[in-house]
Amino acid sequence: MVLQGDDAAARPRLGRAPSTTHADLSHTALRLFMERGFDATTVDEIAREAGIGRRTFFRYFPSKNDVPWGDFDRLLDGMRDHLASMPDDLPLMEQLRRSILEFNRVPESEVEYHRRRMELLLHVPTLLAHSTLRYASWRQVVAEHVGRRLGLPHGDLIPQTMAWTCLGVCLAGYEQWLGDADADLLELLDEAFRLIDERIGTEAIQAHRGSHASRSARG
Amino acid sequence: MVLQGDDAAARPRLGRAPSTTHADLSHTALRLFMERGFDATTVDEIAREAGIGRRTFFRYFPSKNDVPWGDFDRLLDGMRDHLASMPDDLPLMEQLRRSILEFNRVPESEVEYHRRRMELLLHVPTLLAHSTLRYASWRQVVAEHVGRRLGLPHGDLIPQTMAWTCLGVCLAGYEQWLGDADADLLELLDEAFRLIDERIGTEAIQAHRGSHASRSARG
DNA sequence: GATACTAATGACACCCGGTGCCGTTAGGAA
DNA sequence: TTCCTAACGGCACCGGGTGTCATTAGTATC
Repeated sequence: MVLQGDDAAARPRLGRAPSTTHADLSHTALRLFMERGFDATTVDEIAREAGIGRRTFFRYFPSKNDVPWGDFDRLLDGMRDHLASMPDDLPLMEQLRRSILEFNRVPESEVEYHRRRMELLLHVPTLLAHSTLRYASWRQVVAEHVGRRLGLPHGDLIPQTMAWTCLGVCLAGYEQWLGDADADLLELLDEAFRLIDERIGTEAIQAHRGSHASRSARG
Repeated sequence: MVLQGDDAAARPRLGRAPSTTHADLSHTALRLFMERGFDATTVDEIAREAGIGRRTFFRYFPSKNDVPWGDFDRLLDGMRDHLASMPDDLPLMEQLRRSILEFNRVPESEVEYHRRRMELLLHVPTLLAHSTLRYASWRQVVAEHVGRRLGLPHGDLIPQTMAWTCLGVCLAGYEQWLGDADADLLELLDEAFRLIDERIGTEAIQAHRGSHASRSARG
């Protein structure tokens, strides 16, 4: 969950130059969220504080809810690629563990910032609800990999349930992390996955493959 | 997921009589949602159609998003009680399976109605997001039972992850159900739980009990 | 340096969900 | 009838989000 990348790296081409960046806006907004609370911070306030118009705010972020998320889609693409590049002889859960850990790696300098963002995302009801849509995309990526690996449609029960379980492991791990100021996120997640792994044997799942007519559902 | 119960059964006591019921309002609204789509249906339209004031609508439902949910909290209380009443000698997953199935039982006459509601809840992004808050309560009930049963804080990794997994099984099952007009929901969920059960052995989990310092997180 | 082109900006009006407030209405009880 | 009470409905208001459009600030061209 690294922050959104190089806004500035893009070459100045044509037309009026943008008056701010995603990163700047995001930092300003997050600061206000921390000071006054998420719901109590209005978009007008964020815009004023950032020195832009309210209308402009919505050209940087589709909604106030999206601010704490950064460029999630790009990260997700990264995880998809990472999963696809996993050697075939690795057990499924091991592939998932490695890729998901990688997905959650964040530069040392941004750990505290990350902690504050996740605190918001997991504890503010509005954001908790909104996050569901992101989680759905994330689960989709996991389910597709599991499906591919097991030769099942990604809409089938096993891939879907494994995706939910992985999400649960991550979020439970995040909660532990947020509750312990000294904890290391990746260590926690790693431990969590190893603990769960022992209970979700890939072999057993594969034994079941084909034993049921595979109904497919939309992912 | 039986619908909200007897609005009318309450004795008329004092003051002006209510001009409608949760059930009536709910049916009117659901019909409009089906006809025009959820987002395209405004609260004003629902109120007008139901013959009440817009302001009154919000006295029956805290938000438009809550309409398709009915009286979820009451159902949840039922599940909590059902779980608590389970014989101790039953394996954990068996207790969960039974209670969750019971939670999802719906009278034959309401099956089609239930299907339409779930179609909305699972496929309309706005509702999908909002539902997260309900799912959180549901997971809480599951996690508390698992925690009690395993002698772990409900915030610990195992109860939390099991709750997520159960939720995943249910929602994956619902997706299968929605994708197959002839399917029977309870049969599907039953099959799903039995399939997953074999992979989440309670004994193995119990073997791990206490092997880690139990960090607790808020549920 | 003037001009043309382009892209971001900001102001405005508007829609919708949701809330606080308050006077009104419709029932039972005295 | 009168009193009490709970539900009702209208109104004003807030905040998030969108469509529209004139304006601004850059680059490229002459």
